[in-house]
Amino acid sequence: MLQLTVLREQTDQVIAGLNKKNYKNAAEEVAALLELDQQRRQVQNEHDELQRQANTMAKAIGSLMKSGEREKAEAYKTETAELKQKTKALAELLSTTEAQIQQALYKLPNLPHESVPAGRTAEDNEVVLQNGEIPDLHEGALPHWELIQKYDIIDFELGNKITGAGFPVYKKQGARLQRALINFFLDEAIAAGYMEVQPPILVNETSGYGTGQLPDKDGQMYHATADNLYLIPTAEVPITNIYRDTIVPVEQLPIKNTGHTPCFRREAGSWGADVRGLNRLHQFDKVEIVQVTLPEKSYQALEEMSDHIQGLLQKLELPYRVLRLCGGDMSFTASLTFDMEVYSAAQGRWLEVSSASNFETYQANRLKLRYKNESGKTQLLHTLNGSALALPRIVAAILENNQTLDGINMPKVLHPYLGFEKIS
RNA sequence: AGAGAGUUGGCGGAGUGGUCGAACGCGGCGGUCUUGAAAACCGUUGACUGUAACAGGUCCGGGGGUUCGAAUCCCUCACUCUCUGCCA
Repeated sequence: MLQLTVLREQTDQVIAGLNKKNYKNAAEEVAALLELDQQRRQVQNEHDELQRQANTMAKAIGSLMKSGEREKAEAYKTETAELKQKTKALAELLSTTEAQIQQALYKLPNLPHESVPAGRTAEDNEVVLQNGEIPDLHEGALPHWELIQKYDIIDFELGNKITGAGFPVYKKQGARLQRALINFFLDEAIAAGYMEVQPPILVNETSGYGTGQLPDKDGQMYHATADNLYLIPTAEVPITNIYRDTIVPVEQLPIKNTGHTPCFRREAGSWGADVRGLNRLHQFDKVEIVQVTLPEKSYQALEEMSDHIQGLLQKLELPYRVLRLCGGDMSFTASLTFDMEVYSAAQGRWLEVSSASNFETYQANRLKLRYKNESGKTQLLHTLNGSALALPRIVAAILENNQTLDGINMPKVLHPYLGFEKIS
């Protein structure tokens, strides 16, 4: 959530930023918000003044009672009654105004970093770099959804039976490959200085608001209504919420955590022709990296995360490219996002396998995640996260790109994790 | 799930209607002393809001109520602990 002081002091930049992010009616909404803010502060001043009067009278009554001046005390009491009425009315106005401000603030997305290119859709994203060789597949090469049937390693029909579409069952070398990738990703993250955590995969409403999935993406999460808990769409939610409501000692920064979790996404309305096989699932596994840093260090941290993710792709020998997302394609909460895409050779498509973002203070403001600067003032920290990596599309690319007529070669780094070198 | 107890500042722990933002201890910070350090002693030490800066206001698990006045009384929700039950 944006900070009101920023709206107040840098109104024009805020509006320009919202526009860049393709937010409609930015100027009007910001003006309305500032109006409400003005109103709130005025009401609060009036309310506080009455409260002050009531407080002094209550104290006066107390000492009158002690010194035995009953009648005088009674007279004061009738006076306070009126004061109370007024205070109550103002308090109600104050809280409704505050609620309005809160709601309006929740609706505003984060502001984009200055390096974010203008644009509306994925077409406008900027390709930062491309790396790795695009393989030449043999005649009759298969897309991964046929390969998994041929080698019987992932079964969508079974998943349909047990749960429904988008919940595949991984089998044999397919299951083994999943486990190998998870371990490989975690080991690499740990080697890069991240601490491994295993968080809950159901979270409460407060956590959903903390990282910004609520209220924006309400319909995208599975909701266990009996207990009002949400299945996480990404480990970002529980891992970042570890630090909700904390003032972190500076010497503990930067915080670097990693974790593997299943992720659940309803993907309401986003199913179409391009989502066959592993391209889009309701449940998938992902290793996430999360950082909490000082404001002045966060972009350096984002670079570091991007390098880490690229390192994984290089070790897996996958051709990939890095995109700098344009304003219109970035997520609600991000200031700057790099997407990593791998080339899935049989489909002939780039598939998004990672997204690394700096949220600056947007999440920290909701989370109340802060530190004390040199002068002892509490200030918001910056939060970042990235997938390192999401499994299904990595699996799709590995299968498609490395297929031969008599099996699928596994990347060398995975051999020790897999216990085999080829799916056959 | 049933019965009981509890939830206070970074931590421990007082406080059952009036000047309590909260005793005391520990920890942290600053200082005295010391060649330096420890010990000892002195001082200081929460968050939010608000203001140009003061002032002022709010916060003792969350929400609501009683009262001139609530950390203290009442209601409600959440969580924690102990015992019983169930269970990977």
